[in-house]
Amino acid sequence: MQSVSVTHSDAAVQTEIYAKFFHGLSNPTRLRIVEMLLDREMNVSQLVEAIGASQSLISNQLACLKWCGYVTSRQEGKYVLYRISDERVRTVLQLAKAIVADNAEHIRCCTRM
Amino acid sequence: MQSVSVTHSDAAVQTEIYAKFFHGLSNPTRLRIVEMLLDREMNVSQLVEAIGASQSLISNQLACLKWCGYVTSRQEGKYVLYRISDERVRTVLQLAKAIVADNAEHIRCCTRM
DNA sequence: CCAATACATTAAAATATCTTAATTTGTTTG
DNA sequence: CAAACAAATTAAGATATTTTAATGTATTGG
Repeated sequence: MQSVSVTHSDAAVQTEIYAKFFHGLSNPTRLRIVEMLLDREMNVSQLVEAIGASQSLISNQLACLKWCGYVTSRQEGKYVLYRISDERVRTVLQLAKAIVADNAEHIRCCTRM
Repeated sequence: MQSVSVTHSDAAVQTEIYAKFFHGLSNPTRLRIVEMLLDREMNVSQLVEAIGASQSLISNQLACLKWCGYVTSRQEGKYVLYRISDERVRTVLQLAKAIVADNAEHIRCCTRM
């Protein structure tokens, strides 16, 4: 959890929200879920199967993504189907991939933090 | 640090790299630095002043951003000037802001993780 | 050259996230 | 309705990140 600090400029507050937005995509499991859901609507079991992680982990990360507004869900019989709630996320991903492609050497990230 | 796991599909490996890309923008201090540098080249002292964080923190996060390829630096006299190394980062930020704007209610992020 | 300024590095403490394991809730099928 | 299946929740342990504080290195002005 993020701590709440007292004296923050508007810009800083805005930046914190954007940072949280990016945080949503900064975890491999979550990003993998988002990628899969960009292809098609899927239920939890399908995601568990496709990603090869525990049901618990997938459900937890789905809850996170849902809370953050990346995905929405609807119950269909005994399944819960998830899908991406904002198509523009696809564009963000495409752009990120383009940037990473041109910086392949570099982006592997910090040895220090 | 991220742990290295042994059995990972190509897709999973790619996803990890993209996750790292987003991780770069997922910290308020780092994102603030990136935003400032999108405006203009700045030295460390200027960033410290503008952001209102310790010199140590700014330097540490700059090292992170540099390692990840977000920024480059050049020495000029006793100052070290930093700038954004890939202009497309600006587009990523703009897109993120547009998405967040339309999901203002939602994106405040996980109470749970 | 030395003092001052600018920045980098390091390690460790404080915090946050990630993952798992166990359990619970909800839904359907026999 | 009971068993089976699907998913959510919770708390706690394992890890990772963030930040600070102290110290080191580089550059320049006097």
